[in-house]
Amino acid sequence: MEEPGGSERGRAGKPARRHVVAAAVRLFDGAGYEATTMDGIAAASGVSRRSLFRHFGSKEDILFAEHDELFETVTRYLEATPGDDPAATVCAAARMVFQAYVDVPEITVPRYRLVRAVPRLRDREIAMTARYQGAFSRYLARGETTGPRVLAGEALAASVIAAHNHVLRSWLHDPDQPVPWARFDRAMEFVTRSLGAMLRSSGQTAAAGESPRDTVLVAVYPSSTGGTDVLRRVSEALGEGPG
Amino acid sequence: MEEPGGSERGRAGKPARRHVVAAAVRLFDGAGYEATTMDGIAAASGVSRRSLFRHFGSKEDILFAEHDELFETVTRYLEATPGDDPAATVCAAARMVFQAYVDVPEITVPRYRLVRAVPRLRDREIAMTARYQGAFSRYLARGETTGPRVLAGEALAASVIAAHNHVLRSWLHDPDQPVPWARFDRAMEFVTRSLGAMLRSSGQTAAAGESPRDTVLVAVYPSSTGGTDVLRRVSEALGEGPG
DNA sequence: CATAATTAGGCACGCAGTGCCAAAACGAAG
DNA sequence: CTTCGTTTTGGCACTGCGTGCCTAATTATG
Repeated sequence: MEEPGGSERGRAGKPARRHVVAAAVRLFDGAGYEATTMDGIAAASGVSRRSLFRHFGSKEDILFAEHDELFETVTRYLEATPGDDPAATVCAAARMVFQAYVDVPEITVPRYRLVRAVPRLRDREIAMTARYQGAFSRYLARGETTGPRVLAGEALAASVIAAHNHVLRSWLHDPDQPVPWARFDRAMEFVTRSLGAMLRSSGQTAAAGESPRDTVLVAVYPSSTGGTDVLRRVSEALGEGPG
Repeated sequence: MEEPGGSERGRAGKPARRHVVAAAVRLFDGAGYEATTMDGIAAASGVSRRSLFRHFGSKEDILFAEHDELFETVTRYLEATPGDDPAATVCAAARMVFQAYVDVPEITVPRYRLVRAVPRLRDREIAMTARYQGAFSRYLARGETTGPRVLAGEALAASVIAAHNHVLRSWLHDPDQPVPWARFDRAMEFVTRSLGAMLRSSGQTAAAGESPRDTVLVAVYPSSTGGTDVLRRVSEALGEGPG
């Protein structure tokens, strides 16, 4: 029964944890999530049932244990990064999450299968991504609790999460394909392009005065603005920026 | 012949359902969610424990029962609405959800308190909104399963949900205030303005050919595009549209 | 080696959720 | 009103998650 420090030596930290997670994933994958009991996981991993609950709290949490650690890493990253370019920072954070997924396909791929099959786990996964979204929103709001900037931040956070999930899902469907980093970056650029500019000056014209020269140009006008007026404003904006 | 999880049975005219929900909310509010047992709800509402599970499936589902009905209403609305202006349709659907919330504050307000206090219920609420987001994404994708339009649709759906939640939360904090319909519509306009146009022709030039005359004009170009080239393209796009 | 502190294991309990079967309400003939 | 078939409801027992409590093992410390 007792096998202390014998078989699987992962790396520094807690190898026992990983060992339990691997055993649980194997059982879930084989017999199904609902059919696998905590007693079964305890027997397969060599840990007592009581200790399982002590360390992971619940059956679901065994699957999402390292996801929690990742979330803490990301939040620490956000706290440590000054808000020079909040949109870019949030995209970088999303990139960290994406990287963490593709780094351990032996965990994330079977988990994805389970998440799609079991509604309870699906809700749990969604709740996890919602936590990221909340952290992103808070970072983008930068202390403000009201005003249009908050809305813009929440919309951008939601879009960044959506874009992340979009690319991640496509990779999870085909984990043998090369990791689509380019598609990921393009997706991030897509959402940043439209909503990121709104963050700076929320609402009317985003290009005038502070056009981002090495990324893109975004021009937004109310429909009430006449066509010639739009053309004039674009011309002005381009006149200030470089060619 | 019982249906596990199938929570819709009586369509209209089931006062017993509402009665049970009201009793449960009262108990949750008084003694806390965890401390309230199904036996207690059964005793307080006058139905047997077994029938509680039969009709609602789980303890959580008692709180979110009518939320499920609302979701079906919304999906039916989407299915019945042709995709003339998908972004506007999705915003209208979000408006239906918002309306359903503010229509029954005696349910939604105490539920909001519970959701904020109990992590389990919070996850459930998030999962509910995710279902809406999925339905919106599917509607915006219009059958396509790949390509940039899908990404744009998912980002827009996520933003619409975020905007909806943003305004809804502010009202839930102060339900005695008048319902902020204007703020809701402005929030929807905000996210539609930036991402909605992307939906039509995703990525490069959004205005050419089918400029939305009664909403907004959004023009997006890569930074590599020369300024004069941008000006020329905008001019072309405006030449086709109205002045 | 002795002792205090931390950690794991064993045990029992509460409660959500389910399957099964019996009792009751319902509805349509006769 | 009675009788039969259907549908709904209630009662009971059972599985399994999650927890509190206590004891045993392990480790740290003097």
